[in-house]
Amino acid sequence: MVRDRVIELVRAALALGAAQGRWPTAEVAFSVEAPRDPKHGDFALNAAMVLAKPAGQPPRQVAAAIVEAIRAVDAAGEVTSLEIAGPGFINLRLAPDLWYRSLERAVAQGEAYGRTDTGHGKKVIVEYVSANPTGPMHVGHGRNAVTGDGVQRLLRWAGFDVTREYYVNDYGAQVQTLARSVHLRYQEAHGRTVAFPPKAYPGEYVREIADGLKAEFGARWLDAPEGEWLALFRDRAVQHVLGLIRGDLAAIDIQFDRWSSEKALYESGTVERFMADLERKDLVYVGKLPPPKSKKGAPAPPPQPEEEGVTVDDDLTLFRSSAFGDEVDRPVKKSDGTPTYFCADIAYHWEKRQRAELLIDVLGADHGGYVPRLEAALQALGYARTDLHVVLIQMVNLTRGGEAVKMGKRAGNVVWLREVVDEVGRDATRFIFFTRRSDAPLDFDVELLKRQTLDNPVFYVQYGHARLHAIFRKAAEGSVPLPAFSLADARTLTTPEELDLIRRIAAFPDVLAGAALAFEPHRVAFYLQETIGAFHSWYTQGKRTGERVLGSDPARTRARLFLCRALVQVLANGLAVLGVSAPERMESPETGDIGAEA
RNA sequence: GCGCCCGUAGCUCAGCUGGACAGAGCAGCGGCCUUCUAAGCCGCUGGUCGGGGGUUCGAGUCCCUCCGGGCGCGCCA
Repeated sequence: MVRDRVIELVRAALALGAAQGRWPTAEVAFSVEAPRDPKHGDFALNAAMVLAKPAGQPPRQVAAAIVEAIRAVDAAGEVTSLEIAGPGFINLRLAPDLWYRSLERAVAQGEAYGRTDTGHGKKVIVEYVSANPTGPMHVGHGRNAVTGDGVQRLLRWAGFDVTREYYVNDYGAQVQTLARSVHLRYQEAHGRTVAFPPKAYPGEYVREIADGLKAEFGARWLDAPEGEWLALFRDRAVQHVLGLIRGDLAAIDIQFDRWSSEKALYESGTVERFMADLERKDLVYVGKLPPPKSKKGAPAPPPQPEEEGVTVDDDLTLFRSSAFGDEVDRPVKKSDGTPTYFCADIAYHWEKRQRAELLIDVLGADHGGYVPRLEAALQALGYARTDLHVVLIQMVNLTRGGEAVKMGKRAGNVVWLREVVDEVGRDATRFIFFTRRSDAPLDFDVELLKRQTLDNPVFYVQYGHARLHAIFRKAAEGSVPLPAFSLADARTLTTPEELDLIRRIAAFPDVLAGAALAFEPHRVAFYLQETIGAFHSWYTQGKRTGERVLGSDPARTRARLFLCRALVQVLANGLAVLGVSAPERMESPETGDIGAEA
């Protein structure tokens, strides 16, 4: 907010200079950022370095002219000092009152503080989770879900018009495998002994579905040909599993606006219409897939397609994705004429793009190779490559006290998301996923997250929030009212720690907007940890110096309390962006109660 | 063999879309509780940003190339 004001001033100054013929254009990409070293002022401006070349003058000379122009434009005297430093930075300091007023703004805007119009209401669909409905969610799905939810919340805070969407793969081979697994359990439920092939889904939930079908239909499908029961079993299984997934999502506070079904894409004719569109645009052709590139001795992948009747050399329908940046053309119809998964998926993106201007896909890193063909598809359809942004989610290494928990897809040793949430709680589960960039692998240590010590970042942050409320409670005990904003009071906040906190509070909307534009919710978590660290530091220093929040000087007491009000708002809102609760009190794990230690 | 992601302190990681001397948390050492939560704070120790080139006024950040990890790689989803 304060920064926005600076940007306005700089824009005006650059326009003035351009009008005066000092440089050819005012349309340059300059940056205004808070320098790491507070000695360098409130903000550092790089415009002189950027303009040096177009202006044909050395940076420091341009800087001098920019300084002059800023002074000319700054009628109100909001900029109190301008210094040219280093290679041509302009360091500027602002009137302290501007900073103090940002506290007022934070409190006045309350739960809305941090919201911006960065997105200008742009319609965006965030697709995340989209786990195949073949079983409950595991921890990896959890990371995808939480990250996607963080991105989605961020975009809302930044003024985008967001639809949260889950793509249900309820059509292909995997759900058929699930249906067959259910049928095997169904046979077991009738007392038969069946061989359970390694491809089948072994989970306990499969048995539950089978039991349900037995209760409803008895032995009716026991010896019926597969064609008679497959669709029914599939649909029942998918419905059941989706129920499980909804429950898993609810446990980590995630909801969706829309569940898009792959099956429905076929049934509604969308895939057909899409294929027709592709043919009209000459984006598909019938041909053979080139053999995979593999050099001498390289382990050529064994011939995969074991689908009945499909041989490697048959003709099939290919999409001209290689004309749009993909390595090779990708099949959209198999040689038996049925559409591929890719076909339905680009049809889905095609359809989504018509509902929104920007598409976000949150995908597992193992789908990284899939991204180029999706981008190619969108481009082929006449959209910009940037209309789709893919957030890749790396692996989660589940550990317990530092020791890896083995998770095989086959054996029954999958650790479900729900088990982990039950053990460590919703807040810790969510927060830990924001402590790492999404494209870096993450260790999820169950023991650590349970421990409730400062190893566990979520407690550090929540503790800070609770501590602020403890101050408010203390104030209430002493009948000290929570103060309204007073500039005169605020001006008593002058220590480096206090000014640092004010700057952080003022930067909060910028942090959210920046994180939203980068689709990186982890930045919010890091911001919160740093800001709370700054608060703890200030707080503890006050204990040492005797200058505590509630002190003897009424004006300073009011000012500090107001600072705390702004701070608590930022923390609460930041936690809300991450979907983590902001408790007003926390009990000590050792004493079980506050202040019970002697 | 090809493609994508990653390589920053002993460990785990940030680094704000290229900025000014590279940061934090753990771990190690040493300090701080009569008074609003010590689940906290302060200090010290710790780095050729994997190596080498290049672009730029300026590179951890962009390009090329090696090295070392992860993931993926013919009509599976």
